[in-house]
Amino acid sequence: MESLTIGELAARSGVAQSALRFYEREGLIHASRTGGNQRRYDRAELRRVAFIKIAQQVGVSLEEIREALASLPENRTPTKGDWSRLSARWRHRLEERISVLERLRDQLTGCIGCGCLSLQRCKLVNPSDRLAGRGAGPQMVLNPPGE
Amino acid sequence: MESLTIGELAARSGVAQSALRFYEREGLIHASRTGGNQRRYDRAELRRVAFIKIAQQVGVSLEEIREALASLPENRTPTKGDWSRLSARWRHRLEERISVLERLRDQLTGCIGCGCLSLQRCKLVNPSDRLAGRGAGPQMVLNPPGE
DNA sequence: CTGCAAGTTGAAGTTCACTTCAGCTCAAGG
DNA sequence: CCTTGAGCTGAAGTGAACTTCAACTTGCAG
Repeated sequence: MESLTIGELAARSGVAQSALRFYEREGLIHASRTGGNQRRYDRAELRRVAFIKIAQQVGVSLEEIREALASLPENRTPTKGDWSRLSARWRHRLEERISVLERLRDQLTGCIGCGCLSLQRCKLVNPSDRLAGRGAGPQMVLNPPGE
Repeated sequence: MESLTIGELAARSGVAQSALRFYEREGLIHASRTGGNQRRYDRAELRRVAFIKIAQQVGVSLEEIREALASLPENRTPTKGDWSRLSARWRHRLEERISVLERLRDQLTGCIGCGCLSLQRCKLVNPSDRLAGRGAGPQMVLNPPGE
């Protein structure tokens, strides 16, 4: 079994066929075609799909995932190194996200309980990209003073 | 300054006015009205908005947030205890989410590099709710064997 | 009292990530 | 051959979470 049908890839990856077709339209994955126009996936596509799912967990948009995947070599099957490089790109992001949630966990109850959730002192929430400089919203958890 | 205008609440919470109106329509927050039909927010609403933002960070949908907030007492300003109870409800969820991301962080590079991302052995991704029983997709990170 | 920033509404529009549908064609077992 | 399940396409639909718009009203500083 050299290549996979869309049904097989869907089953093995846990991603719906419709989503796989969607990903293909969006340039995230690739498929060759049989004489009868059916998709056949190289086993390497499994890794792409897995990467997509992982990146989504980390909170990366399909657009960014597409860009990242586009940086993989087209002419050969990606190597360990290629994947490592790619995953490294989001490691920082993942770590940031984790520490946000950890601060949230550590402070949530106390913070809400004590009323500092009034957002002046505690500054809990804010999307991390629009933090810098802007004073609005709760930021202590997402953007703690000690960093 | 007893109550806040929508502009003030938006500025202090970091949530757009349009989103605040949207939240009100959805029953997430409440406002009283001036004679001229303008919204006035009790300071306690700041805490509600903060709670909403926090819950969103944890990955809770507005629908669920609405349900949680609905369990707060209507007849009085919520106390520490009320908020603690509410936040406790999502603590487990938050912890689950954190451990998913930590496993992701710990295994991502190696896992992708070594090729076990082929999803058979490593089982990386899957939404945690449809994990049980279903064999499809990568699950080791989201649903590690040692638990 | 006036001017203008701030607020109001309902309806429609937007983005993301898919899913569903209708109407086909393809492939493989009996 | 024939049936049946798997696959194909483009277009439209979905749901979450908002945003934008147009047309209008309020509230306060000067």
